[in-house]
Amino acid sequence: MPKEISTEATILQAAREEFVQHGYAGARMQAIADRANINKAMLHYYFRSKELLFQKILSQTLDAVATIFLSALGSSETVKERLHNLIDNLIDHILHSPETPIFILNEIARNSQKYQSQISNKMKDAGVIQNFFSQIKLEQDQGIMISTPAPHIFVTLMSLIVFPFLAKPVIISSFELSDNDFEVFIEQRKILIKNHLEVFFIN
Amino acid sequence: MPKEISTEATILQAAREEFVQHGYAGARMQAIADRANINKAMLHYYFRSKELLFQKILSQTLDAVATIFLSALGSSETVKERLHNLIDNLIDHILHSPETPIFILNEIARNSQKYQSQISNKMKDAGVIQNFFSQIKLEQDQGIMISTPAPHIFVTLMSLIVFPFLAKPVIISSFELSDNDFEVFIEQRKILIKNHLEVFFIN
DNA sequence: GTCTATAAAGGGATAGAC
DNA sequence: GTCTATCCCTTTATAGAC
Repeated sequence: MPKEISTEATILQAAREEFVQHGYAGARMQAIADRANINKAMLHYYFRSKELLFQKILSQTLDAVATIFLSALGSSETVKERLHNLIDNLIDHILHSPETPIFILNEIARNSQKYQSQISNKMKDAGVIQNFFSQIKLEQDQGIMISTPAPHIFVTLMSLIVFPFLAKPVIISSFELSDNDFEVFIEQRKILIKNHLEVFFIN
Repeated sequence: MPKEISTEATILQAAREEFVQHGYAGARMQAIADRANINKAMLHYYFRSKELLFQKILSQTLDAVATIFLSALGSSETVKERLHNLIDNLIDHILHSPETPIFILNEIARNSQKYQSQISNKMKDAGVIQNFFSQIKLEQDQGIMISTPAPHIFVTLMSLIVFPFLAKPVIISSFELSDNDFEVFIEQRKILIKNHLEVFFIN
C-alpha cells in the first residue's frame, strides 16, 4: 500500500511544519491540510483529532533527540569524547530542523504535567544519563575532571548548544546576519563550545 | 481616580500571567477576566482588543529587560564589571518572573517580522550594545581580553544566563528538584557563570 | 480513500441596560 | 464603570455521497 503511506507521511511532514511554527494552540488543521494538498476531512480520517496528530509529532521529535543523546552519551568513551560527539551531532540535528528546541521547550513549559512522562521516559531511557553522570564522578575522582556537580556541567553544555537556536531571530536581527551567516556562526560555536568545556578538565 | 488605576493594573497583571503561560494564541480573554475577577466586557472597555492588550504586556516586558541591559552594559566600568552586573541583575529579574524568557523568545520566534522593530528599538536603545562592543574591542587591543568576536562572547553569556530558565521544567523533572531547589541551583550558577567568563580574559 | 457540506463548540467583540 | 446577553466569525470534527 504505497499510496497510504505516502499520504500519511505527507500529512505528518505538513503537520510538523505547522505545529513547530505556530505551536499547538496556534496551529490550524486547515493550514496543515493546505500544506499537504488535501482537505481537512482527510486529516481526521488518518489521525482522529488535532490532539492525536500533535502527540505523534511531539513523540517523533522527542525520539529523534533521545536517539542522539543515547548514542553520544551512552558510548564507552571518555567524558570529553562523549561531550564532543553530543556537541557535533546535536548541533547538526538542530541545524537540519532549527525549530526543534523551541517546539519542545514550549509545549513542555506550557503543559509540563501532560508531557512530563514522555520526556522522562525518552530521556531517562536505559538510564543513559545516570550512567554518564557516574562516569563524570569517576573521572572527577581520578583527578581528570574538576569537581563541578554533574548537573551543572550538563546544563552548561546544553545552554551553550541550544540557546543560540532559541534566540535565532534576535541574534539575526541584532547582528544583521543572513540565514547563511547564522549557520557559519553556529559552526564556529562548535569549536568555541569545545574550548569552553576545557574548564571542566584538568590540564 | 484610584479605582480605575487599580482595575487596569489588575487586568494587566492577570493578562501577563495568562499570555506568559499560554502564549498569544493559547491565551483566552475569558481566562484573563476570570483571573482579574471581572467579566470579558471590561477587558474590551479598558483595552480595545486582545491584540492591543498583548502589545501592552509585551512592551512592558521588553522595557523591563531593556532597562537591565542599559544599566548593566551602559556604565563606564570595565567589561568584566559590566558583565558581572548583567549576570546578577538579569538573573535576579528572571528569578522574580521566570517566564519572561520563554514569553519573549516565543512570540518573537513565531512572529519575528511583527515585533522585529520593537525588539530592535528597545535593545539598540542609545546604542548601548554597540558602545559595549567597542569597549570589548578596546580591551582586546590592550591585551586584557582574548580576541573572541564580541557576538560570540555575548551569545555565550546570554546562553549561560537564560537557558536554564527556558529548560526549567525539564531540569526540575530530570534532576528531581523542588522549586526551591531550582532557585538554589540558579544562585550557584551566578558564581559558575562568572568563573566561566574568565576564559575571555587574560590571566 | 477522497470529497463537499454542515454540525457543534469556542472565543473575540459589541450593544445596551443600569 | 460595570454587567448581561448576544452577535458572528473561526475552527474542530463528522455525516454522507462517490
